[in-house]
Amino acid sequence: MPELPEVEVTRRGFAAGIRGGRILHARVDPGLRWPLGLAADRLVGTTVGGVDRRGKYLILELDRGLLLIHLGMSGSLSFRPVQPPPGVHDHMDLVTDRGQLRLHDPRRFGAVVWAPGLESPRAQKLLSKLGVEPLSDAFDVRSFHAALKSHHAAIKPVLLSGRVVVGLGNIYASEVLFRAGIRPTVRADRLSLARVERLHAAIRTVLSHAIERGGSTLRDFCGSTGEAGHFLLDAAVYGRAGLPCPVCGTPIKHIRQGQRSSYFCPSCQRF
DNA sequence: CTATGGACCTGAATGC
DNA sequence: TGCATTCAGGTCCATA
Repeated sequence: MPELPEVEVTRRGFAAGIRGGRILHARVDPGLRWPLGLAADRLVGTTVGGVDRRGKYLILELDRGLLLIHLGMSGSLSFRPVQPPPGVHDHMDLVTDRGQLRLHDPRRFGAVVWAPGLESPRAQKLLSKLGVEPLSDAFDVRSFHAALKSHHAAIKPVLLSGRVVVGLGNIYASEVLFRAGIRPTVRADRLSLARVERLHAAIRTVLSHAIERGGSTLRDFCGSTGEAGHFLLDAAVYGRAGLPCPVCGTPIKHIRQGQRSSYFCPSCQRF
């Protein structure tokens, strides 16, 4: 599920509600991607501050250290006054006096990691190689263009890697390239400044639009985490192999790049 | 350093 | 119907 928009919408859904909450009980299953890094009991008695996001990581500030939460492929968070008894795939419960935060993640590619601070090795190991935040001022056309120059692989896997710019997953990488009229197979370093400009604009537009849509759909986040896939309602190319391009009607093509599916319109995205 | 392929894990969809 | 295969919105790690 979670690319940047989903993670951001999730963050907005519970950040205000959990702020100031004192942790009364904490449970984290072993068997997520990485171990928590301390006994869950040690979290009891600490207070939750702000909830930030870096790429697809959520960062819960505690008065002692922080929790990095990643949703992996199938993770979702819900925040409610009281949670029902945990099911098999509910791998984390953070019970506070302001509500209960639960991680549901069938595939267990997600993670909950405690670190003493943002600069600690534990946190830096996960965060240090991340590219720029696409919706921040630091994401500008010139430095984006410059950064792409050092990548000789196809643009689609480069976007997906998160090394240049974070937040684009397999769906939005295809969507953004469609909007920019760029073929997913073009080498990143071969893109002209003009094309990088279009790509830059497409990334901002698509991601912020998706957040707005999700925000309105998930107004009642307190109750649930929303329907998987509802962000896809306006996908132009993703998952639409053989179907007509919404702009020109040409059948959408499906290819594989580094074991991942890519979709594009062979007419609108000529090179 | 960059680029590639395998690994992790479950469940839904597809094929015989 | 039953069983095997393929695919899925992520990303770290080993290898070239």
